[in-house]
Amino acid sequence: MGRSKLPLLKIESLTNRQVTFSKRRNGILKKVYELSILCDVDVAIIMFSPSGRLTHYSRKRRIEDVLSELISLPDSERGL
Amino acid sequence: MGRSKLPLLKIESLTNRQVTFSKRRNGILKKVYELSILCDVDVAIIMFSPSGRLTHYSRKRRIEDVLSELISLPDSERGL
DNA sequence: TACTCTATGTATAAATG
DNA sequence: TCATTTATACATAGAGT
Repeated sequence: MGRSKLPLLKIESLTNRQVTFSKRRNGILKKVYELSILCDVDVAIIMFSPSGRLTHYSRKRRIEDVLSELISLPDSERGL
Repeated sequence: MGRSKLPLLKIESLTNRQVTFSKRRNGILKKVYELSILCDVDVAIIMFSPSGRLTHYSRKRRIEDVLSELISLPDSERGL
């Protein structure tokens, strides 16, 4: 998208990788927020940036609670 | 998007909510996958569907390991 | 219920400030 | 670096099967 199509490969330039991370992180967070509202569901997302910084988001519940629920499920009910 | 713009409100029809969830979940998973490759980062995402089913994804590491790292961080380093 | 189609809205790569 | 612009690619709402 944008002016040219990006191949699905690690972006070699650190600068470009950080710029792309920042833009796409924001896009994903927006989509996650919309999904949680439109469908009234819990979504939790955790992202580590190229420099190791953390971003996480969870709308309805504390992220630890979502994670606890996940970890407590048997493998067969963990979906994908 | 699509033929008309959706207002950012809970979709009242259960059928439409499930259809929208399914489409958007796939879109978000694709974006998360692309981000993890392009920027070579860890991303973990957990979603509960309108009917309570779970979808989660984490590319580089087991999701439990990503979550453990998050939980172990002090609040001041947890980002967003 | 789960496809496909496609018009339309959105995200974003690269350029620019 | 960081914000804005804009051309282009992508996602998706609703319709049709």
